[in-house]
Amino acid sequence: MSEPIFQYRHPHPAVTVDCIIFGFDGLQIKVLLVQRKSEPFAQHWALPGAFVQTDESLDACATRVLQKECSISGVYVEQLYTFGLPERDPRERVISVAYMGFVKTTDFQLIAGNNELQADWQALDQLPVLAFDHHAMIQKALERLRGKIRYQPIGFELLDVKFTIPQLQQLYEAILGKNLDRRNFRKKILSTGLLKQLDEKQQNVAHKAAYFFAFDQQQYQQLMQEGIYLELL
Amino acid sequence: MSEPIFQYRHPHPAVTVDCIIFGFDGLQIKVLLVQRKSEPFAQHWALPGAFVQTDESLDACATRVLQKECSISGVYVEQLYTFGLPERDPRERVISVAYMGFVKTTDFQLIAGNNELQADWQALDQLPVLAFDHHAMIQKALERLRGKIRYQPIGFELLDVKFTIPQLQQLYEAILGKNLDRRNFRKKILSTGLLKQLDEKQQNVAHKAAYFFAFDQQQYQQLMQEGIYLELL
DNA sequence: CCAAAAGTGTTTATAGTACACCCATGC
DNA sequence: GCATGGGTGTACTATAAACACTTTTGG
Repeated sequence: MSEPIFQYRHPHPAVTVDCIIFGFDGLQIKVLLVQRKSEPFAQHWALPGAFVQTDESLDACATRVLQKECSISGVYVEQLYTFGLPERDPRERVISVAYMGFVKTTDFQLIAGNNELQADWQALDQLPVLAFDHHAMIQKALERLRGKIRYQPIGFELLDVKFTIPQLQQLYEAILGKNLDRRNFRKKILSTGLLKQLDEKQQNVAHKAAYFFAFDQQQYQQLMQEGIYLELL
Repeated sequence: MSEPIFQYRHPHPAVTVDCIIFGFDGLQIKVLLVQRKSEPFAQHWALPGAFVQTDESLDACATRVLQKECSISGVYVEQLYTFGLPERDPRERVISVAYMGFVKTTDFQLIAGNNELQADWQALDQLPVLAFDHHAMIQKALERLRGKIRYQPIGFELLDVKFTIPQLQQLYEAILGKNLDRRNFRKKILSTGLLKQLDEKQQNVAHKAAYFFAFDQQQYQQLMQEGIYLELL
């Protein structure tokens, strides 16, 4: 079987989708990376990504990439930015549409796809050298995340179904890169009405056990429908 | 001279850049449109846009489009969103990177390019039927504009070098779609320190003449360097 | 009983909101 | 002198920020 050839009357760039998926392990923010099997940048770590297929929307491509390369599915992702400098890929002109998303690292068992050596979570403050302009992509995603977390309950997507308020605060501090006042944080976050307290407490901790809370999805939907702009910090 | 052919081993989409340029005429927000000369959507109004060239960055493409199709130059534009539904162009798969920008309508004399019948400003609330998914692009740009105007001094780019505070307020009201209190608006906008009052007043108005103000570019640069997050509303 | 983190309330400062009267100008 | 829009200040309310002690738990 000979390779098919696609012809156009004008030069066409290739278009890829790359995904910046953030995860939180209770202490640090991590980002999902895959180790490349093939050139260019073989052996290098990179964001999961793939060429957009002809009949596939950009959103669908992002979903497919995560499924194929990391075995992750059912994740909400949103478009971040499109990177299109002419020299960003050594092979040919490649324009990349970056998507970002948030998950609980514990929800998925990462399985690398056929074109990847491995897939893993890596801490933001000790990233390896990355392929292409993927470092810039992560930077852009972080900026967006820091802006977003102030008015959208992203935090909840990164934490377990049940979590304590100090855990939530730790997440916010990790994202914002600064410490917050415990009392004010609790007051503010509870005032949104988006958290419901569970009867359950932490166990086996060498200090007073914290209550678990859960994110009230229903309440969130309702607030969004009413068009309320909620400030979280 | 026969047409050149470009060949690839995988299907490649075409990539375009479309520009949503907002202008303000003192009363309404307008958007810059061109009337298409050729198919598809010949005669229809559309956003200025063009195919990305091989050695051209996306930003550069946006600049080129505005120059060629409308004779506008020296405008700051920023990337908005990338539209990539498979069916958005009847010819072939076309992915479009949308850019947005803000200008004073009076700063430019619009001259349509060779592939456009005309270029003109059109009011947002009475747009014609537009080519492709350009209506959705304008909607997205408006949402972004409404968010942006709350913390970035976009208003100043849309107004003349000198403007009165009531004019500025009218602009904000046009963008946000609601009325603001005159006294509070003045207080808030002056408290940023970004406006310097000029000695000059309005002339030939049948009421008390308003003072002109100018945007203090230097002050703005300084505030941005200090990383101050300024709320404008 | 000690270390470590959870939980809780009050005070102060700052920012937002609502609101009414006088002023300058052209006709 | 009248209609039109420009300019100004104050009181009230709500939100943000600062801050210290008591409680629970495991070791």
